[in-house]
Amino acid sequence: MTSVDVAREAGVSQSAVSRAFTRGGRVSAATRHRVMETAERLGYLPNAIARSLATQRSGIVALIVGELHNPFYPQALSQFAQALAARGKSALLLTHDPERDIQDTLNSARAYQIEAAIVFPTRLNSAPPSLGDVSQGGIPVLLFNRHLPSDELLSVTCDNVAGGRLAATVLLRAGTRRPVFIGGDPETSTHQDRLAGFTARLAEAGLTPLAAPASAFRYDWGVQATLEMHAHGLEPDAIFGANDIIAIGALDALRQLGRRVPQEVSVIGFDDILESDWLAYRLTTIRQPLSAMIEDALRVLDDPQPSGGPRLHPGELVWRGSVGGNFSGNVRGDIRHAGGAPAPEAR
Amino acid sequence: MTSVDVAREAGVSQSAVSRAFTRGGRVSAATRHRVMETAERLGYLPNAIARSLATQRSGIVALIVGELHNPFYPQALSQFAQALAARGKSALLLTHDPERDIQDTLNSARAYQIEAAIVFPTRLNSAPPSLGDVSQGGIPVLLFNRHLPSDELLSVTCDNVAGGRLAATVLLRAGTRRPVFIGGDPETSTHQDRLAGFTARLAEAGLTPLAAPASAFRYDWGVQATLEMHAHGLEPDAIFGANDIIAIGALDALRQLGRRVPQEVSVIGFDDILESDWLAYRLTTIRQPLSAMIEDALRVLDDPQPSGGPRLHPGELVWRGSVGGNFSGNVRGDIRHAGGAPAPEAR
DNA sequence: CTGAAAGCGCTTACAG
DNA sequence: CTGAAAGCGCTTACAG
Repeated sequence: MTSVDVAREAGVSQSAVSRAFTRGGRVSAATRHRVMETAERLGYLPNAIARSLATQRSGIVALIVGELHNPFYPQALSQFAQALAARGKSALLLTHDPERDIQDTLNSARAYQIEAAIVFPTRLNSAPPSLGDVSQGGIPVLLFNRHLPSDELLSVTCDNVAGGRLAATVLLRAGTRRPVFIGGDPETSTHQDRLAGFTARLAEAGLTPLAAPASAFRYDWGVQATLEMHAHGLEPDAIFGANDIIAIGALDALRQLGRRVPQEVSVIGFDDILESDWLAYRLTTIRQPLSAMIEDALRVLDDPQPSGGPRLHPGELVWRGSVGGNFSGNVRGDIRHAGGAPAPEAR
Repeated sequence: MTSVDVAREAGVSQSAVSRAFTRGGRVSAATRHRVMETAERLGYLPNAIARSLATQRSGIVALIVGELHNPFYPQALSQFAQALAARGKSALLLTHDPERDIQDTLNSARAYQIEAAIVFPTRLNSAPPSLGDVSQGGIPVLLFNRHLPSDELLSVTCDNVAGGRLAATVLLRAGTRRPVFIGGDPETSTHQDRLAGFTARLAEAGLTPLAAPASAFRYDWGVQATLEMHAHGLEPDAIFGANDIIAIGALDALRQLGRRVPQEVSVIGFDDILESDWLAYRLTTIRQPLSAMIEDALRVLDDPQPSGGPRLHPGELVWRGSVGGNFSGNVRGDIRHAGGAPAPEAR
């Protein structure tokens, strides 16, 4: 079932059919109507593959993801897919095996004449050797949520340094004297920037983090790091998890250790994933402005600019109750109270 | 940069270039080598769009998802994408807005000459009017995790009736006298089948569920249903959550109510999502055999068969500690113990 | 094994 | 506004 079939049936030329299906196509209302009607009757649908070949525009954007252990990524992925659909673009989903060269993955995307690639570097190290010349094909590649030290690639991220500072501010107001940072993958910009901001702000108050172990952005690691700290006699009065999933692991470990949150220990995370709002956690955290970040990413891709480093979006404090004290006033204007529910008594 | 450019540069015909890039293509080792070398040098990559048009096979499979509130779906999605890549296929990701007709979504997929569509019906009612004639384009459509009452579409699901029975068996062995089912979306086959199996098995033991409220497969609903039950003076001694996310909500509500798990109340779920293994929950559940289900789905798509109802895969008990008693012996041969960790004392 | 050529289903100048 | 035709970048019989 092709445009030729429809043309024959409708008694018009094949070009007319094509024009009828192209918005802005120069056809009379009459022929357009005839064409659409017979197309409907025959169940005809224009072949997007053929159109792509003819127009030299595929309308396809690649979304490249690693493992999806961190719930932050599926949420972002889903929003991206919706935003692309709203713009009439299609999303090609590729999984990136961290064992393989990311260039291979990008090549299989490039074969589909993608207009851009968005990389969710769940397990990408900060400086994969090959990513540098990835744009050789001329297609813009955008890193989402992380950036490379060299800033040679476009990237959209949360302002993680400011977010780290904010976390420190919040914990300081709660009166911390013995704060700790539980890191994620130390090779990532998210880990590094959050730690840098956190440490800098603490230093201003004359404090140094008790410890800053690092390993991976995983729940298990949050648990393990917390247990090990206590096994070594280190008892922090505040924990900043490099992301929510780590902070949640820390909360579970603290519960197992019998340490009360937030009375004895404050905990703060980063991301604001769905799970952070669960009653068992009620995690105070720095929310990444996901929608704004996605809009920005898509805007940049529409209008390819010179790289120029990561595009930063401010994080926002979500107050829930895993940190002591209270915040009836704003901290630097960017603290907001989430929901109305107080922390459960049972905590 | 096309095959013509490479051909000119390598001093061969364009056909030769094409053959060099086609496995099984009849070319001498010498020319293939020449071609590959200059292709590499020029950064040439065959155009998959053009190939699709020429071969009439796109190699694209559509993955159609709704909202991703339930972590079960991202996990499945990610595994599907990997499995497809391993078979040399590409995944087109489409989000389905439940407000819109699913036919629209399928059409935009069909335009890309997809070879098959896999629908994750996160918020699809059991009988959307339009899904019946979806295969009009001749492309197989497969429902993953749910089936329609009419069974007019291919589907791959867990054996939810047997799973529901298994849940009942487990709770009966734990000595339940006042079991409850907290349902999900009552219009879905997953809800209906799990409830049917659960009720049937309880009936054999002379029991009827105290209640079976239903609403949606959401965490919030698990919390709310549990709180409302208790507000109405209904105090179950066992809860079967229609899926893990509901069961987790129930666990959080029970903790808030001060009811001890598993001493006073047993809780069992369905799916085995990552969160179920978190220390705050340690949820005993029926695991869906995701890998086997995905393999099966792909096998069916390779070899399109007459529909013939849902293809069922047996669920498997994962024992963690949210149910009283213990299972040193097998129940019907399909109960397995998960991990080595005992339920935490603190529960 | 190799090359010339038709064809996949569209879009889009080009004439009319 | 409309149609005939070239062209998008491949694959694959068809001859040689």
